Amino acid sequence: MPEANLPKTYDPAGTEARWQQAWETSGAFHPDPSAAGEPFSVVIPPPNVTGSLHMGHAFNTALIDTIVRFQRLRGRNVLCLPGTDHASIAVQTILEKQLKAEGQRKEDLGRAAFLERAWAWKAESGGTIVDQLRRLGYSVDWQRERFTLDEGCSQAVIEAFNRLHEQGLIYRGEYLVNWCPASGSAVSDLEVEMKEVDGHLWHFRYPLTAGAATAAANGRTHLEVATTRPETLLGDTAVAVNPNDPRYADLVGQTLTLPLVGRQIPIVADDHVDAEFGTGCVKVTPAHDPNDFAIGQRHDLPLITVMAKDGTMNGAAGRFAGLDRFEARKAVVAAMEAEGFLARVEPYRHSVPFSDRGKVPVEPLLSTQWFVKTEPLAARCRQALDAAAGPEPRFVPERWVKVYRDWLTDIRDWCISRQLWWGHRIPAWFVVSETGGVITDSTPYVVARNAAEARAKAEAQFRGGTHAHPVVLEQDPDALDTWFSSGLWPFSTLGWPDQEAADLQRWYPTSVLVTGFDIIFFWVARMTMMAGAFTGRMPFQDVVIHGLVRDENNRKMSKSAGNGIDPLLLIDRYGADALRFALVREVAGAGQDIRLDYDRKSDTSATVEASRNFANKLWNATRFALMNLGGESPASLGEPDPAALQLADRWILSRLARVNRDTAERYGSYGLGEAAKGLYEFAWNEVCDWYVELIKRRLQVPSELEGTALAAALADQRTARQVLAKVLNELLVMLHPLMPHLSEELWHGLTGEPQATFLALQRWPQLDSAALNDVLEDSFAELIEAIRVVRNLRAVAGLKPAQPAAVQFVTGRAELAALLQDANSDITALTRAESVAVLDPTAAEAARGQRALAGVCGELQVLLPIEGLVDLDALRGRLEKDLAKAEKEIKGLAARLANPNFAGKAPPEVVAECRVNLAEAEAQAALARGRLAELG
RNA sequence: GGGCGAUUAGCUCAGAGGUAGAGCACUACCUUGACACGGUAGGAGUCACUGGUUCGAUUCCAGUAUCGCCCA
Repeated sequence: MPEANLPKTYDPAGTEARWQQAWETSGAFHPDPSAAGEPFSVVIPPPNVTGSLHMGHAFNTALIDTIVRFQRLRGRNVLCLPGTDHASIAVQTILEKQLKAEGQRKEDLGRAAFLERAWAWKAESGGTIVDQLRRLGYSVDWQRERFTLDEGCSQAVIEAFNRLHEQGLIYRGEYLVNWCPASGSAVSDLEVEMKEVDGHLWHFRYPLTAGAATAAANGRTHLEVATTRPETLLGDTAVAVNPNDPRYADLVGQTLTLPLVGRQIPIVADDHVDAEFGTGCVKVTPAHDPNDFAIGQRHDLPLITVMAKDGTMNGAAGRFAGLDRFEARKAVVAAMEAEGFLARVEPYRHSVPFSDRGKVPVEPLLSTQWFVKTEPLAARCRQALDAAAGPEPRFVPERWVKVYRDWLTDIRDWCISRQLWWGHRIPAWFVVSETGGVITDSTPYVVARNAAEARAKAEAQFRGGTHAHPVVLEQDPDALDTWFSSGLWPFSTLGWPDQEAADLQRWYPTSVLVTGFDIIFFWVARMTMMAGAFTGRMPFQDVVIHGLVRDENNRKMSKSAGNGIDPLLLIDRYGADALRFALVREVAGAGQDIRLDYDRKSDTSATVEASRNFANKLWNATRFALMNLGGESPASLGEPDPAALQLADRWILSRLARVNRDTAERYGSYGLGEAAKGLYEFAWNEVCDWYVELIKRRLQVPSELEGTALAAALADQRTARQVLAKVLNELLVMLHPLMPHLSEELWHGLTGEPQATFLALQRWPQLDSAALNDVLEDSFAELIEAIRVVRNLRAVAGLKPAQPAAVQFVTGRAELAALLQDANSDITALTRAESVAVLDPTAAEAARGQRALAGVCGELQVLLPIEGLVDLDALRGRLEKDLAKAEKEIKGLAARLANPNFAGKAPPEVVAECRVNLAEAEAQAALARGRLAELG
C-alpha cells in the first residue's frame, strides 16, 4: 500500500505473508531479557509434531496472540515462546505403520536405527505445523522455538526424574496398569477413555466343590456369576458376595471349582459387591480388573495373569493359549456352553475403557512400571490455591478452578513409563551382572543423570557384594510419558535446571497460560505439580480456559469423525485476520464452546465472511482517509485545536476515549470477545456510519470560496482531517491485537512510516480522559434518532432518495432545539433536506393544518410539510404503530406507578425515571393522536 | 451415581433486577465520489417450564425437562 489509488477491496493473501516475513526477519518478537519493560511471558501449548493445524490450534492461537500483542502495545517486555511436543505414541505409531508397509518391524531395525529414522521423519514433517502457525500471524519468538525432545528439554527431564526419585516421589513397582495392546505400552489413567459399548452379559454356573458342606449349600450345586468378559474367567481366583447378603452367608469360606480350569477358588465376602446386581455373586479376576485387584488385595488372593502383552492368551490360559483375547472370548463361551456351564446370555450395554491413541480396548494388566507419587505434589498445588494473597494460579473463568482442585484432591499415582522407543529414555540403569544381561522385575537399579554417573553409583552401591566387578549396566529400555516432559514446559524452555538462565530469571513464572479445558488434567495440573516441585512456585499467574471449536452440528471436531474444518482453507478464502477476528468475536462468553458455522459444499463460513467484510470496511475507511487527508499523516496534522472542534468531532473523540478505556480494560482482563465486539461496533456503526458521513462536506472545500470564508473552510477542513486521522490511527492500534496484518498494513498507509517500523511495536494510545463527555454522547444519540425518524418518514412516505423535502422539528426543550439548530447542516446533508427548521410548540401551533408527514421521537415531533402525492396509508400505519407503542408503554408505567408498594419501596430515582418516561410516552401518544386526527 | 455448562429472533450468540440486543439470514428501496465484502429503512422473540424471593424476575434462588461435557 498505500497510495491513494487503492483497490476497492482488501486482498489479504499477499499482505499477510509480507508482514509475517517482515516481523520474523526483523526479530520484532525476539525480546531481550535485559530490555526495559515489565516482563510478560507466555509459553504456547506445544502442538504435537505429527499434527497439522486444526481449528483448535487456530482458536488457541488467536486468543494467545491477541493477549500477547496487547501486552506488547502496553510496553511490556513480552516473550511468547513456541514449540512442539514429541508425541511418543503418535509418532511411534506412524513409524511402525510405515515399517509394516515395508514388511519390517522396529525390532528388525534395532533401537538406534529406529530412532535415526524417527528423527529424520521429524526433520521432514515436524515443520508442517509450525509453518501453519506462522500463517496465523503468531507473534512468537521463533528464535526460541523449542521441542520437548531437544537437548535442553531432555536435560530437564533427566534432572527432574532424578530429583523426584531422590525425593522418593518416583518409584518402580508391579501394579495393575492400563495396557494398550495396539501400541504395546502402558498408558496412564488419563489416556483411557470410557466408551459405552453394546456387548453381552454372560451368566455362568460355577459348581460348588464336591464336599462343600451340604447344609450350607442348602441343596444348591452351583453359584451363578455374570460377566462381560468371559475370557478372564481363566484367571479367576475367587467368587465374591456381599457379607450382608443372607442368600450366601452360609457359603462364605466354601470353595467352587472353576469351570474349564478345575481350580479350587474360595467364596469371599466383600463390601464392594452389590447384592442387588445380578445374582449378587461376582467372579474375581485380580490380575485383569481394577476392582477385582482391590478385592484380591483385601482377601490375599493370588494373581493369575492369563494374557500376554500383545493381547493374546498366555500359557496360564491352558488350551486357550495363543488365541487373541477376542477369539478367546468366543472360545471360552463355546466351551462353557458345551460343558453345560452357560446359564444364559443377555445383551448388555456397558462402559469399556479404550486407549485414546490406540483406539482399542485397554487391558488392565499386571506389570512393573515407573510411577510418580502424586499426592505430595498435588498437595502443594492445593495449598497454592489457598494462598493468602489469592489463588495461584487464578482461573478464568473461575469455575474451572473447581475441576482442577477436585482432580488434585483425589489423585492417583501416575504411571510414567512407556514401552516405546521414541521419547526420553528413562534414566535408570539396571545392574544385570547377575542375570546374564536380562532385566527382571527384581533386578536392582540405579537412577542417574548419565551412564558414567550410573556406573559410579552402581560401583559404590554394589562393591563387595555378589555382583561381578566391574558391574554390568543396562539402561531401562522404556521411555517416559510425553506429558512428563510437557509438565516441565514452562521452565524447561526458559533454561531450567540452570537457575541462573537469563530467560528463566526474567520471565518465570509466566504470566498466563491459555488452553482448552480438555487438557486441564493432562497438562495444566501436571505443569503446576512439576513447577511446585522444582521451582517452588506455580508456573503461571493466570490460566485462561477456553472451550472447544465445534462443527456446524455442534460436534467436537476430530480427525476420526472427519468433521474438522481446515483453518488453512478459511485463511486462503478470507484471510488470517478474518479467521482470528471471527474466532475471538465468537468467544465473548468465555470458557464456552464455540460453534463455527460452515458450509462444507462450498467451504464457506458466514461468520468468517462477516469478519472479512469488516476487514474490508476498515480498508475502505482508510482508503477514504488517504483520499481526503491531502497527503498528510496523523503526525504532520498534529492534534486538533480543542476550540476548533465541531459537535461531531467532540462526539467521536469522546467515543474514542471511551472505547480506548473499555478496550484496554477488556483486553487486560481477557474479555477478548467483548473487546472485539466493541471495536467492531465503534469502527463500523460510529466511525464509518456517522463520523465519516458527517465530515464529508467539511473535507471538500468548495472551489468558489475566497477570502475569510475560504480560510475558515480550510481551517475546518484541517480540523476534520486531524480528528479523522487521529481516530483511525488509534483505532488501528487498538485493533492490532485482533487483526495484526490488516492493521499493520493500514497503519503504514496512514502514517507513512517506513517498512522497518512496526505498528506491532508501537504504544497503546494514551487515554484522553478530558475528551470523555457523557452529556454530549447522550445528545448526539438524540440527534442520530432525530435523523433516523426523518429518514424513516421519507421511506414510509415513499419519497425517492434524491427528492428533497423540508424538515421541521418541534420541541419545547431548549437544549434539544439548540442541538438541532447547531447540527442544521449535518441534518440537511444526511436527510437530503431542502431546509431544516426548529420550531417551538407555539410556532408549530400556528402552522397547524399544513399537509405534512409526521413522526415522533421521544418528545420531539418531526414534520415534513409535503406537496404532491405521498402514501397516506403508510403514514397512518406508521403513526398508529407509534401510538400503539406509546400506549403500551403508558399502560405498563401507569400500572407500576399506581402500585403503592412501588412508590414506597423502589429507589426514588427509579420512580422519578418512571414518571419522566410516563410523561414522555403520554406526550408521544398525544402527538400521534393529533396527527392521526389531522390525516382524517 | 457425583459435578459442570447450555436453553433468548429463522440461524449463531451477547446481555442485564426497571418491560430485550448484535451478526448472519429475510423484506423494500438505493450502483450516491471510501466500501454492493456497501448504504438507508423495515419485519421478526410468552427470554425452556414450574415455583420462590422482590414493589418489580428474562436476569437472583430452588426444582423440572431437554441437550452437551467431565468424573466415578
